[in-house]
Amino acid sequence: MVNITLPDGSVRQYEQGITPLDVAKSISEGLARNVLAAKVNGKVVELYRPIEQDAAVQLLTWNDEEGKEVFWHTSAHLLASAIEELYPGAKFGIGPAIETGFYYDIDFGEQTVSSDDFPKIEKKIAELVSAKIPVVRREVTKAEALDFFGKKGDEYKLELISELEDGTISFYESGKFTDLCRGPHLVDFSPIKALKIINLAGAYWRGDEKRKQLTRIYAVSFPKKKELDEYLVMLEEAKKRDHRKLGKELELFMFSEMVGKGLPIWLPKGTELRLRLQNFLTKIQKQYGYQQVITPHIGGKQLYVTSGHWDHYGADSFRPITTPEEGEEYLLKPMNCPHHCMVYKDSPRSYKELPLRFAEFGTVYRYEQSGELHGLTRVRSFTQDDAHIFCRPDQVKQEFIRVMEIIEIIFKALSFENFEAQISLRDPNNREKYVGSDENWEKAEQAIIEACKEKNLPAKVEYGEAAFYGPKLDFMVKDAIGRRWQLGTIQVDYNLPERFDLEYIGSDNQKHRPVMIHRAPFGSMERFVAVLIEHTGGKFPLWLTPEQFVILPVSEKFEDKAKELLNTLDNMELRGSIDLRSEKIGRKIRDAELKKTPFMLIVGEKEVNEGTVSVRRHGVGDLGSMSVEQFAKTINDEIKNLLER
RNA sequence: GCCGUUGUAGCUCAGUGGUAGAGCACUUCCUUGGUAAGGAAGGGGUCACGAGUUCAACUCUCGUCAAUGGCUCCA
Repeated sequence: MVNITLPDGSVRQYEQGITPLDVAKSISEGLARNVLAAKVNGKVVELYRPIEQDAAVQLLTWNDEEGKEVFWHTSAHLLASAIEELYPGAKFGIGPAIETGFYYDIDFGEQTVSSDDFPKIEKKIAELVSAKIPVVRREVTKAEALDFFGKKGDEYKLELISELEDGTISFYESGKFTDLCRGPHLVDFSPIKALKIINLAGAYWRGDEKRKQLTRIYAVSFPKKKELDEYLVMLEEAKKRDHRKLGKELELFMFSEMVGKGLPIWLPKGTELRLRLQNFLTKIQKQYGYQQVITPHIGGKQLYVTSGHWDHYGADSFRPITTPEEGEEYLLKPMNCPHHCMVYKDSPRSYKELPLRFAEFGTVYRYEQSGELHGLTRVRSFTQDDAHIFCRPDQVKQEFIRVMEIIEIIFKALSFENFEAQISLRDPNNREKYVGSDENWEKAEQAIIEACKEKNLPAKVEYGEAAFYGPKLDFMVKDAIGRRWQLGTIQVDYNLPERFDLEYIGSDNQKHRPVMIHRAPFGSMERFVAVLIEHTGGKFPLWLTPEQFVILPVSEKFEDKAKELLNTLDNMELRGSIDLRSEKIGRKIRDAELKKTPFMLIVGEKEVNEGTVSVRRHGVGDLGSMSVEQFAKTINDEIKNLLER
């Protein structure tokens, strides 16, 4: 008998050699139907792998990330099986699961594949699924493996096999298709009820542009048709929310070929919105003890040689700017931190002054590869809501907590209800590649972990993800349609204080090195606004939106009344405009709805007589008539609710 | 940067080897209308840019630029 410990801590006894599937059956029929794979003593395996010893077993379903991964990985094999039948001679690279779905890199040789072929492939896949083809694991020797793919002439698999140790190689067979694979997999293809090929793209073998380009087929699959449909609806919704499209429609920003690619231009409405965000953060930062500074957009090359950025990135940056007479060299500022180090160095610092917090909406310029540019999310000029905190090592935790509070306030004010953090720490096996003392790292890493605990922030720890100069904490938000974006960041830096020889006089009257913390709650104004556009679908929170209301006079007769009303609301610090076109009211309402203006104020005979306004809410409809004061209160209350919770 | 795709009016897009069209937007006029499109007339394009082929190029070919889907990169 073997003792199986389930995740809830309960222990069950089974015959030796029992399979996870039998365990699932013994628990409930429903579980047996839905279980995809099992985690036995921390290792994910197939449901048919016998359990020979006492073990901790977790049954994985679609609700587990690891269950999804197995599901998608098997789907990749399913896709490959279909491709092999339809395109004999196709050679296969790798086919992993990704965050949503999976892909397979395939060399089609002389054959070509286009999106027109998707239905054909999907049809073949459906046939394979209904045939309930089992996916069978077989362990093979290296010689066998090489022989098999040698005969098949698949040089990609041969290359992969040549890098594997003998004795660790396994094949998975599904019908006529055999693939080199570590697994694990579903028992057969039948749970894959819905599969959709999403797109085709070129991808270099092993990501190396010097090597052959394969055709990458991206696809997703689900256990239920309904889930696929929902996913496709989400993709449609994402398309509608695309910030590039909405940015144009709402006249927030633009690009000009003459100004240059990747150099966004903020239009008046976008600028208003951005300034409102900046003012909001500035106000909070003031409360949190930050001091604003302003530094130039260029900096002497030596500044960046000292900081180390020139060595690291200089070769792939915008070329230095030179002067005609003195032969000086300046760099377009790629980072604000060296400038802020100069601010720190401006006078001798005492431990009593620390922490010092210098904030700047600093515009930086980075040469991003042209193929990487994307809307506002990847640009060559962007403005960081940057600040650098200079503190003593023992203040790191407290400073992290304070920054986390700022980030929390901001996310809440913008209705990002779902956010989590990633803690990036050193690679424990590779400590020599980091700068700074072991002791300081240890302290800072602990400080970050404890800060997250104290703030009750769900955080995932990633080892080896830290920058060479210090550990960091990144914030991820989940937007309204479930996509994850990385936004704010807090990073410890042991490198720059060293390089710029920053110091303070401690209570012991000795010189000490301060710790520097970089932080940007928004990340960059460009990227943040892009995410905000996609999160809200262009329906910005009331406090932020460029236009809170539009006044719609029923006819020209009420123009004066409308102007008077605008003036009143203007004095109440509400913002909006009047639609003075000689259009019917229905038309004006339609246009205002399409522009996503939050409130429409209809002014006609009735309102003039009663001294009220008739209020209509975007996406909701007629709210009836009320006094101007009441309307102002409605707006202000809503703003207050969002900003002051 | 590399590979693929795309580039026609402010926007969304149709179209052809014989020098261009729709809807929306815009302008003017008519209409003064009560909760998602009132009517009429009009203006607007070197068909991304540059070469080549051709009697003739917006259309075919090549190059450049930009956008876009990926790959690589991201202080």
